Amino acid sequence: MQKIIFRDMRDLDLTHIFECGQCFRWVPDGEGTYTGAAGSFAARVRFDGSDLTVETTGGDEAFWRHYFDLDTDYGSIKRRLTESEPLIRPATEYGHGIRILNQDPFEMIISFIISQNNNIPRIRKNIESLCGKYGEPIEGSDRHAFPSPEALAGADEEDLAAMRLGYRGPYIIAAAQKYLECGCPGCREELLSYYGIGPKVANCIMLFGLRDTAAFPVDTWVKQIMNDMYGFDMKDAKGMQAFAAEKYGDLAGYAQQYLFYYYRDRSRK
DNA sequence: TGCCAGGTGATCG
DNA sequence: CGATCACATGGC
Repeated sequence: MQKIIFRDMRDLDLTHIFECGQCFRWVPDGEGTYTGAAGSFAARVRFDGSDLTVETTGGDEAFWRHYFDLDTDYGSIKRRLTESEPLIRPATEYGHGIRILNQDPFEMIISFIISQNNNIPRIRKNIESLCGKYGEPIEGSDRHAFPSPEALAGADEEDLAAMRLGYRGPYIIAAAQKYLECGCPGCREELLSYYGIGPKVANCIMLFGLRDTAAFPVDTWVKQIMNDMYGFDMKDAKGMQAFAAEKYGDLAGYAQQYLFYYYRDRSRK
């Protein structure tokens, strides 16, 4: 395990980052410490309010800097958001340490296919089962990497059913096969052509896997939020999308994460 | 027991 | 088009 330290970090809080719904494989390990995996590496990370320490089985400084998005100025993002929309301030203050991770696109495709009509604790379990069965063991750790497209493209439908993936099993296999055949998708239309990916999941993949920060996923929580904040009809997802594009522009994805974390985190306490 | 969870595909008017 | 329904599973 090598140790990488990023000093004097601002606008960073591991709980906010790992509990805001963008990732599913990091677990709290005691006093603010999290263990998880990214790419083919496992890691334990901690933050003391100033220094971010990453103890990892691999990956260089540049890899982790990019993964945690440490070159983006979140102070500026929060400022611009609250200037254009004062109503969002409680959310940016509550989740002030959120950063949008740069995660692997294939992992995002499969993870958010699993997320549909599902709850977050069960999404985590489903993903860990998948990693345990189809992902490569990570040397020097008890964890497994996220499965490769090859591994999932060759998965057996009955095995996935036995892992309690429900009706999403066929979606997973089809998505892995398409990814293998066509390569990494580059745009929203391409994602929408996947069997099992609709507007919401496509937006999550654009935002978390392809870093399209204008993407604004509208799920059941965001519908409730948009209803509360602006009086939108709960069924008017399209109107919400258009409104977010107009109101938040290229920062819509960040806005969505601050709002999602603010509403969901308080409602479960 | 029925409803809900980071929805989508198929079908019908 | 837009509305409606089925789809696996588990928690409450």
